[in-house]
Amino acid sequence: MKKTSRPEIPRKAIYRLSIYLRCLQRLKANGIRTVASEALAAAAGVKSTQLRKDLTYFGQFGTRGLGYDVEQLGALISDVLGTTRLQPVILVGVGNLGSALLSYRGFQQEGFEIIAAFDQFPEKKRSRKFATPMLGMDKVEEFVRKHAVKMAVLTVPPEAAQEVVNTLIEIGITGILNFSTITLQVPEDVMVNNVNLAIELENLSYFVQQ
Amino acid sequence: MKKTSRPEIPRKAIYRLSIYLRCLQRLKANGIRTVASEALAAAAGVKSTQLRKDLTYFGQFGTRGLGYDVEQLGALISDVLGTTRLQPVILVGVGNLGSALLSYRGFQQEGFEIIAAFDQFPEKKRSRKFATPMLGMDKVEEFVRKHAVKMAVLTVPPEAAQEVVNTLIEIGITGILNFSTITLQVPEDVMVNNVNLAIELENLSYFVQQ
DNA sequence: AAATGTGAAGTTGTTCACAGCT
DNA sequence: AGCTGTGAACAACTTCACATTT
Repeated sequence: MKKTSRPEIPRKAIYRLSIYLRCLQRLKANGIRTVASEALAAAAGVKSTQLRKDLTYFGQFGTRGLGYDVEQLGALISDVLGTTRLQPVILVGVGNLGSALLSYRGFQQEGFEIIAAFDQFPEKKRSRKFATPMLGMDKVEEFVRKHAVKMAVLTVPPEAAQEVVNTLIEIGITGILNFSTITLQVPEDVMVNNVNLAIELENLSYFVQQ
Repeated sequence: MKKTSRPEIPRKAIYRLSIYLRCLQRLKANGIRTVASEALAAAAGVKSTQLRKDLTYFGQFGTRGLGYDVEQLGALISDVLGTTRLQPVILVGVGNLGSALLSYRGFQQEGFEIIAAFDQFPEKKRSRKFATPMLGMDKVEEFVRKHAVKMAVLTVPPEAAQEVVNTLIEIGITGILNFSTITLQVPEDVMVNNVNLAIELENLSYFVQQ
C-alpha cells in the first residue's frame, strides 16, 4: 500500500543530496566550476558510485569525460529539495532548547526562517529577548493557516509532545523536526525527523568504550 | 560484562537501543515492571520482531509467555551502551550554537556532563555566563589527557572544523558529535555522529512539497 | 495460552563492472 | 582517455514463520 509520491527513492539518498549541496556551495565559493563525481564524493564522504546513483534518481546531469557543472548541479539539487524558495517554519515550545534554537542563526544562513514561536505561556519571563514573534498556543491554528506553514520545529517537554503534535497535524503541519525525547505517533503522510542529542551521545558512548 | 568489539551488530540497532531505553525509563517511572516486546516496540515506533532481533545481539533477556523485566532490561541496555557511569564530554567552539548547547540542560538529564568548553578566544565577551569552565584551545590537550576524555561536541565554524578535529584525534578523542556543516575526514577508529539542523529541515522540505 | 528467540526469506540499499558518451 | 550512467551482483537490514519455553 504505497501512497507516497516518490516511494522508490531511498530516504538516505535525500539526506545525501543535502550534503552534496553543501559541498557544491563550497566549491562554487572557491571559484570551481566543474567537478568529477570522484572529487565531490570524497568531499561528501561517500563512494563516487553512490553519488552517481543518487543523482540518477532525478535524471542525468553530468558530462561524460568531464564531470558536473558545479552551479547547475547545485541549482538542480536545491530545486529537488524544495529550498529554492524560503520555507516558513514555526517553532513550538520555547523552553531551554527552544530558546537556544531561536538564538541560533544557523537556520537563516541555510535558507530557513523561523517566522514565529509558540508556547503555552508566551508571557513567561525568559532570560533573552527574541526577534522572532512569540505567541500563545491558542494562536497557532490561525497563524499556520494564514501563512500556509507546513513545517514545525518541536521543542516541548516529553509529556506534552504527542498532544501538541496531534494539534499541529490537525491544522495542516506535515513536516516535524522533533527534538523532544519521545517517539511521536503520526499518520504516514506526516514526516518526522528526530534529533535527540542525548541519543547521539549515547551512541558515541557505545563505540568509544572500544 | 562482555566488551569485545562486535562489528556484526547493525549501527541502527545501537541507535534503537537508546530509544528502547527511553521507553523503559518511562515505563519504570509509571511503575510498570514487565513489558512484552509488542508493547515496548509500539512505544518505540518499531515492529516487535525488530526489537527482539535487536536484543538477541546481546543475549536472551525475556521470559517466554511473559515478556521483559523493565528494570533489568533497562540496566542491561545501559550497560551495553556504556552509560551506567557518567561519561565526561568536552565542547569545542563556544559560538552561537555552542553557547546554546551549553545552556541546554538536556545532556545532564540524560547522563552526560559537559565538563569543559574550549574556544579560540575564551575571553571574548559573550551574552551569557556559563557554569561550565571555559578554556583556550592551548589547554585542551592537557585537559583531555588529565580527565581521560574520549568524547567531544564540535561546534566550531566550518573553516576551522577539520583542523580542530585533527587536533582532537591526536590527543585521544575517539567520539565526536559534529554540529559543524562540513563532512569530517577521520580515521576509521574514530566515530563521528553528524547533527546538521539545516539538513534536517531541508530533508523535511523535500517531503513536505506534497 | 502467551510471548520469546531465531533461521530463512524477503526487502532495501550499496557497490561493482563495464557499456556508452564527449 | 576520462568520466558518467546503470543493470547486475552483493551486502545489510528487516520481517516472517514457527519452534520453543514458561
